[in-house]
Amino acid sequence: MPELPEVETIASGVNLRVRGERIVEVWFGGKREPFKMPAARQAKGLEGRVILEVHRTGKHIVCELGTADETVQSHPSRKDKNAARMGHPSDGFEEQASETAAQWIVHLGMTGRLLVTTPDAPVAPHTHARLGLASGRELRFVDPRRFGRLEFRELSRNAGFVAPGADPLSVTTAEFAQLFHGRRLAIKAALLNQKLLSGVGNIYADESLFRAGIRPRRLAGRLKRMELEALRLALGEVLRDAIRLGGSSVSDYVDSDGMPGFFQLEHCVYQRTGLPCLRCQTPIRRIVLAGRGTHYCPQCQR
DNA sequence: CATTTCACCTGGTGGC
DNA sequence: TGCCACCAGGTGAAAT
Repeated sequence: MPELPEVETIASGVNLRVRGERIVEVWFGGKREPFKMPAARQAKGLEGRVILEVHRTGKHIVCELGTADETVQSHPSRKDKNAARMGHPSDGFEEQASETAAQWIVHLGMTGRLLVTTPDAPVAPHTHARLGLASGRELRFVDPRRFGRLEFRELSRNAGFVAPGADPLSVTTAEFAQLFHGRRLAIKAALLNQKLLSGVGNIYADESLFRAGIRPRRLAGRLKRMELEALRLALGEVLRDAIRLGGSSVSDYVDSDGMPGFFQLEHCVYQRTGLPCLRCQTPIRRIVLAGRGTHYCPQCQR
């Protein structure tokens, strides 16, 4: 389901709804442990903590958690040596983040959802985690295919979560070119590599290559400077447009409030196989590249 | 080392 | 209706 725009929409929605809330009850379900860490250990760590802030890094949702016994407006008495860290968006939250004692990191995989619900809302099939909040509402993690990952980090023992790749919304021209320099793989495959850029997935790789007029099979290291810059700008544009429209709801994506996004209406190539190109009427072509369905216009993309 | 393929899961869709 | 093949927003281990 989720690439950068969808994860951004969910994270900001969850942040608006649960920021400042205390976790009073934790429930994990399912027979197996589909996560990065035993459910019991996560539950123990989460219980009683205040959610200070929820934000996105790459495709990960990071919930910044206070210490279990602190109040929402606690003063910085229990300073944590490792707590001053990178990876925080500069939104003026540093003062409070420096006392953050833990993180809950959510990766949605293909079909994961993070929902804020009322306590009486019916529990959807494949609900794997429910965090009961002081207000009575619940934060629920639902994931049919179970490709998603949940991880709890004690910040006194670990560094804060940092995305492995560059941020596609703020990467500079020079950094962007450097990422692909000398690489002998298809540009589409390179865009999907999270160690290079964090947050680009199948939809936005195809859509940005269309906007930049570049064929997905072109080798990353052979792109000209002009083409790389066109791609960087196209990628930024398409991601920002998609965030503005709440992401793409292709089959069942919904935000933290259960609402769909609308960027699927703006797709030029993704899942438009055989349909006429919106610019030149040539039928859109589908190939498999890096194991993923890949869509492009053979006329507009060279 | 860099690059490619495939397994991990469940569910929806379309052909026969 | 049923059965089956194929497809799906991602990722990392294994193979090449």
